Amino acid sequence: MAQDSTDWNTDDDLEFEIDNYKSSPPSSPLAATSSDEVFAQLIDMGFSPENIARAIEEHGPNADTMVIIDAISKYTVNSEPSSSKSKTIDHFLAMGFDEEKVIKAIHEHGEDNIEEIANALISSAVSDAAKAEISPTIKEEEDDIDWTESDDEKYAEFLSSDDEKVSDSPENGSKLRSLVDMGFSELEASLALERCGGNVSVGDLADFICAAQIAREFDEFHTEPEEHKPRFSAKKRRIESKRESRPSADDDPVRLPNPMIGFGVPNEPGLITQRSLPAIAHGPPYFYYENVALAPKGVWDTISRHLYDVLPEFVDSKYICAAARKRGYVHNLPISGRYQVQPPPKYTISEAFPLTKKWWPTWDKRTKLNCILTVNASAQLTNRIRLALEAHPGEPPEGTKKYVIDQCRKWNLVWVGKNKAAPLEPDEMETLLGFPRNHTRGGGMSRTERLKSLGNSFQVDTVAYHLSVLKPLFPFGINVLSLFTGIGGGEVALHRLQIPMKTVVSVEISLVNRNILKDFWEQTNQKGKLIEFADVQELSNEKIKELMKKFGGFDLVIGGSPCNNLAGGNRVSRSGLEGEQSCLFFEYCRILEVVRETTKEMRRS
DNA sequence: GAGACTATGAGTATAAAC
DNA sequence: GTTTATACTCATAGTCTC
Repeated sequence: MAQDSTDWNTDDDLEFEIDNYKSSPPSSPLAATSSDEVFAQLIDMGFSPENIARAIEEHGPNADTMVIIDAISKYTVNSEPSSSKSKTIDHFLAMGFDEEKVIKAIHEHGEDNIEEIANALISSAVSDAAKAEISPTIKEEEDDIDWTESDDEKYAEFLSSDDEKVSDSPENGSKLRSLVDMGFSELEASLALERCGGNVSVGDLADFICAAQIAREFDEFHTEPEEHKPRFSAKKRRIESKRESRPSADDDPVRLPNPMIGFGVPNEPGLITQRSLPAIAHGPPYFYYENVALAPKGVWDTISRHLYDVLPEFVDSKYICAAARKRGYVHNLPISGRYQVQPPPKYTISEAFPLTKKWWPTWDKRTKLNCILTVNASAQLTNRIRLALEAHPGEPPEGTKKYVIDQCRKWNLVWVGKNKAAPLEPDEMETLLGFPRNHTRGGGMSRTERLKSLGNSFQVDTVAYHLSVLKPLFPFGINVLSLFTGIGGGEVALHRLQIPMKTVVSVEISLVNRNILKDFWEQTNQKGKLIEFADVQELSNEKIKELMKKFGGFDLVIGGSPCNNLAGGNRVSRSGLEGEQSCLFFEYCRILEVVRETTKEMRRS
């Protein structure tokens, strides 16, 4: 997928070089003679001075350079996501591949050739499984193999036939043999050939089979528990919600976790890979709903109840990037096999904005920014801060420090000069939120509108981490229904994950936001189709069914409904889910229910 | 009229103190 | 266990300038 027009600013080449050193230690050219030289060499290689100093301190100034590198690699893997280890290696390690094989594959195919590396690793993993006599299990399953992945719905019928489909052409015969040699069963290989056609590479075919195998692991997801009919119609839900806006005393109210890391975040302990999902919540489609974590009491109970009793996953993005963003996510996605999108975000303020380091007062201990909101501090406030500090040429008294720090925290200010605290610029917000630079710039968007749209958007790295499990499930693309799209955080996340978007039906009320998504679609050379609606209420039940029949259904329904009446910053109309804007949550429920029902109808017919 | 600028707490959770 | 202190929050509305 083309990504040329986005500015991810990666330095993978340098980091791969580091790992080449690591993987070929015997003839290492790094026979430095002094710790200063070692230090300089390592700096040149891109390691951070802090990590180098730490490693030298731990292992002594005369330690072998490779020992130092190994130590630094351990720091970066175990702690911060701004790893100086190869991001490609991290990427595949996070997917669960063996490090040795990852390094070997990178050597063989070159670090830039992600697809070939993935193919090699998948082939190797399947081959290993076959050697470990896992293949007989596959063989046993062949008779009633059930690839019920929505993208592969047609397979079920095909698979249920008794005939083995083997292509006649010599080229296909060769591909089939290759796949069998890689450890796939003959039936799986021939099915893949049949489905993908003869013009697809062996690697892609292997990818396809693996995706279907993974889909089978989530077979439960695709069961249709007939006994679990929706408890309410969409209309009835809203009435019900008024009656049950607060949980009863017997209910266990939804609580925020501490630390707020959901089922786990990259580079932090506490990862959970299993959860029990209510049977009624099983899809297809997958759904992903987002809103502010700190909503009025009872709101998340109501949201959860209306989204099939799925408990929210609360995540504060400060565990993933340099800015806090406490959000709840209700979804029915698998949670095993998540990985962090590359390149990872900067983890601290100083890493995200190195130029601020020069001016950062020692008494300002912040390493993370607070939540990015929709408005900025006034010039008068930053002037008051400047005057307060200039009144004390040396270190300011405690009272002044407290005033300044309080204001910096409240308005998310960073230090851009002597005594100069300043609010974030829109492009800095884009960086923090995981969007490409200038994503919201131009196209008729005023600065005020940029701030508002960015303040309302997803933190892309967080969402991408959750959506990463879809990558192996939809190797040939995904159909997305994107509600309350905003500036396209979900779409950017899928793009950064390199999950092809076959179709995106987007609903967004703001014209400038719709234009931003359209521009993003064109600039990233998306091959799929983008269809934009302005209002969720335009999306009638009939229209949804028509779209689904046209595009073969939706694989993912994603969106975060308006938070205006839920957000803590609203001093005027924080009226909960019944508020003028936030009540659109029930439109999300309506649309999701129609998609689910129509999906079932389509699968039956 | 559009956009920029500004002032405007309360609700919630958590940590600290008792 | 209870009370108190502290921290944080996808915002709204009025006013001004152009």
